[in-house]
Amino acid sequence: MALRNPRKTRERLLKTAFEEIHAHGFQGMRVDEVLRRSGLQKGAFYHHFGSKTELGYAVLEEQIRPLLESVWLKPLAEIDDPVREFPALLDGLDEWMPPAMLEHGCPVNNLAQEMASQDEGFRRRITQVFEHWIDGFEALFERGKAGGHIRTDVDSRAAARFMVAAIEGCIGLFKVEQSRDHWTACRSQITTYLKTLGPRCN
Amino acid sequence: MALRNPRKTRERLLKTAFEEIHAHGFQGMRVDEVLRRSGLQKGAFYHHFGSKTELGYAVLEEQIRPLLESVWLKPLAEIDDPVREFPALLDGLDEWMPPAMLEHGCPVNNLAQEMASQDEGFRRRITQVFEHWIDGFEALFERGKAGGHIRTDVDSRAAARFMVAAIEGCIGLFKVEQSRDHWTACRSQITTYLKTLGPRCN
DNA sequence: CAATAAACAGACCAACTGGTTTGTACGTAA
DNA sequence: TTACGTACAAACCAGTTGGTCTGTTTATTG
Repeated sequence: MALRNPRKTRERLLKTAFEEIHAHGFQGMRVDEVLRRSGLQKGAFYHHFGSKTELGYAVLEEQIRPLLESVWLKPLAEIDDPVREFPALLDGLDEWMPPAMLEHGCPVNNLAQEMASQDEGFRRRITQVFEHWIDGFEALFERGKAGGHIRTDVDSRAAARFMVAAIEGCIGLFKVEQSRDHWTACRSQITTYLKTLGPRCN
Repeated sequence: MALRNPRKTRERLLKTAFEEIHAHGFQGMRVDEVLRRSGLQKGAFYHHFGSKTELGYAVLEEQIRPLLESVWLKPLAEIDDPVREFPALLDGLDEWMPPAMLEHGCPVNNLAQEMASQDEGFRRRITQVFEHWIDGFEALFERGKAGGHIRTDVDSRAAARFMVAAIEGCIGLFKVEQSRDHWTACRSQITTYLKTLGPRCN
């Protein structure tokens, strides 16, 4: 490694901070611990970030957001019939999940529930991330309508928002119960809800 | 107030601690601030509680659990046809909500998402609380089956677990977005899901 | 090559935090 | 009324935490 590489240094701080925030929450994350794990000093940290809070914002924008993109939005963009294809998407996601996710849950939701009412800067940024996620589902449902897989009288936005809520709710329960079976049972109800949006029912 | 009233002193500590935990999370709650707001000293605190963590356990058992009981379980026990009566129950709940709940969300879920992976003692206790909540929904669905309002092939436990997950998910989103409209839209999808359990839909 | 800015190292600090200790006043049973 | 455990008050403490400051080395530009 080159002795000076500001981009990599910054990236290393961000990655380590992401892991620490995911593991202990933003308030529980310690700057010193991030530094220790990164093998860096205070000087490096406060050269790249103005404060702990600004680091938090950067982690959300530059680590969590891209993760959401690759884990959820890209796969969502690749399917057309949610009722039929989404369950399989969930299955695929399931196996890929690293242990940290199983133990600590969804990084977006963790930050959201911890910081939304603590810091307006966080709240605004997290809202944007959620809205972006909802956009993905909404686009999928609109595509589904065009393809005849979703009833045209469905409120795509409301359904999309509920999908995100339901997913976060299920993950949140799993984080507490740590039970594969409960997770599977709870998750399958999302599919049950999805069928509601299809042409058959009602 | 009598100069010595251990029961009330303990209760005051618990109530203030509950508010502080609800507002700032367990890790964000400061013992000194609870003491300041209670008008008490360290001596009082560590006479009634062995540690900050034990206070947290006590808040969960003696404040949050009873709150869940009165806000959710009692109302649930009083209805028989979930598909028809649950939406009205939600409406009633909606108006009653104090500002702190709107701002900080569900105390159970907050503690859950923050502490489940941090402290095994918390995780176990929170699991019990969630399980108790799920029991309430399960009993309701079983009653619904008996009354012909819920299909008998429905997995009551899975549906009950999903109800809790969906509710927490919706509340979690509301906490971030702080939008009445989004909340209403998201919440109405719970009703959509509930209809799935009724006799009509397949 | 000189000058200047960027990219750090590392010592330092004030404020805070959970917890301890010691002392004391109150309530109550004998 | 006396004796003793309970219920606190209040000073104190050691460790931690985010953040600052000064200095030094590396890259870049004129």
